[in-house]
Amino acid sequence: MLTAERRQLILELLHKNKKVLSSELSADFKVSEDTIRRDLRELSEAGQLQRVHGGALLTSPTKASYADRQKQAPEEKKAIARTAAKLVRPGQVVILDGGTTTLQVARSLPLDLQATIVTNSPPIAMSLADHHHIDVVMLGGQLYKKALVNVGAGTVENLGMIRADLCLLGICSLHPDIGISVQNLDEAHIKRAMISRSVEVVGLATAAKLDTAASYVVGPIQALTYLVTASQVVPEALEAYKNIGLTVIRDEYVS
Amino acid sequence: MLTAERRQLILELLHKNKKVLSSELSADFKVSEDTIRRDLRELSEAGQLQRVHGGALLTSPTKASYADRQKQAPEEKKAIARTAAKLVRPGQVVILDGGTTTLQVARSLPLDLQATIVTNSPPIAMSLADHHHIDVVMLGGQLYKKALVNVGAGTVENLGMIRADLCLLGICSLHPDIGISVQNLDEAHIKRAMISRSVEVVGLATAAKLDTAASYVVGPIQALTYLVTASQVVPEALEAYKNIGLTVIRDEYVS
DNA sequence: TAATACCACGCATTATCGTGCAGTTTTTTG
DNA sequence: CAAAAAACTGCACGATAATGCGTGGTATTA
Repeated sequence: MLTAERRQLILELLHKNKKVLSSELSADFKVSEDTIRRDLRELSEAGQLQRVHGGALLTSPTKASYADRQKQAPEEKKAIARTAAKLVRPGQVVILDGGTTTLQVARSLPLDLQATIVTNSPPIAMSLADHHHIDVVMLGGQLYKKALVNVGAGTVENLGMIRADLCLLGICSLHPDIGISVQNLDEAHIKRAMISRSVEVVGLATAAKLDTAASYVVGPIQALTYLVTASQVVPEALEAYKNIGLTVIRDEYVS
Repeated sequence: MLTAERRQLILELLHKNKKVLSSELSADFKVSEDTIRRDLRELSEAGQLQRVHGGALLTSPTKASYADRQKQAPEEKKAIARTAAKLVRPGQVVILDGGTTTLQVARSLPLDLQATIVTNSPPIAMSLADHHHIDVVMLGGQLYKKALVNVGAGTVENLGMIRADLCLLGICSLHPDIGISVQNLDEAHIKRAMISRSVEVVGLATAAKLDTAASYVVGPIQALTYLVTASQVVPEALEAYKNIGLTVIRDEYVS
C-alpha cells in the first residue's frame, strides 16, 4: 500500500463516517499509529481535515482556523479587550477592526453603553446585536474569508463617510522601526483607512505580536495614540515603543 | 466518542433546545459531569455559549430569537431552500436576501459551486465562508438587529453598483392583490432595490406567508419571476398566484 | 437557616501525541 | 546502472490532553 493511497483512503473513510480514529486507522491499515498521526498531520496541513485529540473530524477549515485563533492566548486577549473596552466613552463613534481580539472587545462592552460601532467584521457586528443601545454600522465589501472581514475598494470608500472618535485596531505585527504591518495587502489598506478616519487610534497587541513584522506596512508606530498590551509582556519589551513616544497601557492580567 | 465531537453535539443540542443541562448531558454522553462542565467552560471561553448554574444557554437573546425563527417549520424551510439552491447556475452573480430561509439556501449551496453571492446579511456571509469557490460580497449599512441584516441608504446605494443574474428573496407576506410586503420600511427599501438590480427574482415563501400582508409594500407579485414553496402548500392556495402569471415551483417535500 | 444541588480545584490515571533516531524503501541524479 | 538523496516507517521516551474522583466551596430553594 502506497502512502498516498492510504491517505486517499483515510479521506474517503472520513467523508463516509464524518470522523476517523487514529487507533482504528492504525488497525485497518496495519501500520503504526505514528504513521497515521503523520498522515493526519499532513492532511490537516493541506486543509483536508481537522485534527482532534484521538483522530480527525470533517469540518470547515475556515471556522476551525477562526476557532483555533480564538484559542491562542484567550486569557491574554480577554484581558486586553477588557482594558480596551474601558477606553470607549458613551456617545462616541468607534471603528472596530476585525480580529479575535477585537471580537473580545465587542463582547466586553457594557450592555448599557450608548455608542456607534463601525466595523468591517460580520462576527463583531453580530455579537453586538444584543447591545440595544449600540448602533452598528457595517462596512461592506468583499469578504476575506480567512479573517472574516470585509475588504476592498468599496470598504475604503465607505470609510470615507466616517469621522470616528476612536479606532480600536487589532495588531498582527508591531516593530519599533517598521511600524504596523499585516500579511494581506487588502487588510493593510483597510487598517490604514481606519486610522485616517479616527481622531484617536488604539492598537491591541498580544505579547507574541511585539517586535515582529509582516509583508505589508500599514503605517508607523506614531499612527497609534495608545498601545494596549497584557501585563504578561515584560516591561523591557515595551521600552523601545515608549521611547518613540507611544503611550502604553498594560492591563491587570497576571499569568 | 471524541471530545471535539461531543462538544459539537452539545452545541447542536443547544441550538435546538436553546438550553442544555449538565446533568442531562452527562447522562446522554455517559461521561461525568466534570467532563461536561469542562466542555461548557471551553465552549464558553470560545464565546459559543453562555454558562449558567445547572447548564448553559445560547450566548445572546438575539441568537435565541433567531433560533426561534429557525425552529418555525425548519423542514419546510430546508425543503424550499434546497429547491431554490438548485436555481443557482455556476458563474452567476446572485443576490441573497436576509432571513432564516435564505440562510438555509446558503447552507444548501454545493461546496464546489463557483458563483458570486451578494448579501446584506452577516450570518449568511459567514456561513458562506466555507464555500471556497464562492465570492462573497457584503452590502454594508446599519445593522437591523431584529433580522440581522444591513439596511439604510448606504445599502441601497451599494446595490446600485450590482447587476445580478438572480435574486433570492425571503418573503414575509405575499398576497395576490397587495403583492410582497414586509413589516419594516427599511427592509422594504432593500428588497425593492434588490429586485430592481436582478434579471430574475425568486421568492421563497413558506405556507404561512401566503395570502398575508404587512404594512410596507415592496412591489407587486409580477416583480417575481418564480415563487418557490414547499409541497405541503395545498395546490388550491397557489391558483390565485398562477392566474396572475407567476411560475410556482413546488418542491419534493412531503410533510 | 438548613438542605440540596451545583461548582471549582487539585490529583492520579490513562490514552494520545510529538520528536528524535535508525532502518528501510523509493526516487532522483550522474 | 549505481550512488546519493529523499521519503517512509516503527520504536522509544518524555510531554500533553482527557477523564473521573475527592474535597471543599458556592448558589439555590424551602
